[in-house]
Amino acid sequence: MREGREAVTLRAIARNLGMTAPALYRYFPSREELLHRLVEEICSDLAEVITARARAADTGEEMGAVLTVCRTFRGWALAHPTEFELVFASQQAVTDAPTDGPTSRDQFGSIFLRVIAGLPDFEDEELTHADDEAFPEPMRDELVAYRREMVASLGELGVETTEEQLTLSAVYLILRWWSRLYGHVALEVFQRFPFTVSNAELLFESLLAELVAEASSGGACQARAR
Amino acid sequence: MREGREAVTLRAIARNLGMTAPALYRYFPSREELLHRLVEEICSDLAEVITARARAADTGEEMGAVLTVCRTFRGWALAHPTEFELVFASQQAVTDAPTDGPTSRDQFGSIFLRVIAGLPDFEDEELTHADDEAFPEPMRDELVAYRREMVASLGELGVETTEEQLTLSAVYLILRWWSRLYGHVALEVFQRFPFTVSNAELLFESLLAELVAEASSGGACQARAR
DNA sequence: TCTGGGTTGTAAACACCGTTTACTCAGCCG
DNA sequence: CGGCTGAGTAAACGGTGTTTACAACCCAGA
Repeated sequence: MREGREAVTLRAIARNLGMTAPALYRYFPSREELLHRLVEEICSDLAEVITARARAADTGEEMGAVLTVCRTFRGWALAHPTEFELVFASQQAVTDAPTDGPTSRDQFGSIFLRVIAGLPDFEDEELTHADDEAFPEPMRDELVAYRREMVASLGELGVETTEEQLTLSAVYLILRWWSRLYGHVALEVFQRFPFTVSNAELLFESLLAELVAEASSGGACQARAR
Repeated sequence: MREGREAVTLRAIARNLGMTAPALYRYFPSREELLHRLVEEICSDLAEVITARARAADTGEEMGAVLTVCRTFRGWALAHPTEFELVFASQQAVTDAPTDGPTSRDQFGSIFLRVIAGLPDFEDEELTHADDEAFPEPMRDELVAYRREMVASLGELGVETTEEQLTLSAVYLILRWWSRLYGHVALEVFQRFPFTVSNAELLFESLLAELVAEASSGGACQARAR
């Protein structure tokens, strides 16, 4: 991976293992499947790094752990651009292969969920304004489905939650949070900002400040208005 | 490209041209350079499509053209995922090769700039609140640099602008706009949302509504506060 | 009209790639 | 000891990017 995506080759992998390429077919049916497993492994490692860092840097301040998660994610992406591209920015069939494990789909953006779920801050968010009906009809249905899915995912991870505890605004907030975090980090990794950004960390911290402000003031109002 | 990124092969290209692969080396020094040119061409086509659609759908309403730009960008990305991945989500050396033309760097995110610049709405934005000094010091310096760059880019495209006409808030707004648009579209193309999104268009329209609301109410306040 | 040089393409070859097939060989169980 | 199984290999096939040598064409100049 250090030599780029194209260098991830069956023969190269086998070479590093002291074997020949065909031997790998004893363990993986094809290169594609091997890459799939690699992605899963990278995801697990990433999730582990993030949770560890978040737990370590938990100073008790509001949103502190979540901010650490975001910063760690950015740092990891910048340090491992090839891995980031492979895991988060490539179109590969997300074909829930019958791997009969913790499924293969929840490996991607749900790292975010998984990590956030394990944070103490998560319980403290008193966003239970019960303003769920403020969302327009179709959007509400969509968010309700997300909430159900999220509660289920959290259940699998050992975090017991009921749908009553989770506001639709909170679900929507998490979604926007991930979308913006991802957008900034990807733009930075791929250097696709419209300007020559000299201090990207400044922009990133500004983004985090926005997100915190919106979280504490229920910033989904714009969406609810429409 | 219709058969995926891996299918973009020198021999395949030559085959479609009725030639053999080595003949391509009369026109491109390497495959990498050919792909680079391809990216530029895709960008040009995309910019052309977007500007045409935006001009056609210009109903005069505020932000209408900008919204059309965003929707067209999303539609294009969903219809051409391979192209999107190649152009906007791959780490290739953005090595300003001496192509002595309109440069190679301004091909990426600046499509956004280029398109926005050609829109009538652009001039109408009376965001000149002259509250530039509301940004904290380092951020302001960064934004000033962006503004300078943006004015220069617009000048190359025939749009005469002075730095006085452009608020730092407006520059920052454009940056956030692009970041969020990109984030959502990439997540949708790569199916990396944390939930199984059944109606992505709903989410997208919600995003646009947020952006419009923030644009008309100077929504950069959170960033300026920190 | 002949000649030479530059342009444009091809064929052959090289090393590398994913993948398949046939084969070897160590280990193990009865 | 005999046979079976699992793990690894060598060889091969077609495909890839790239280089080299070579052929064919166009076109200016004598």
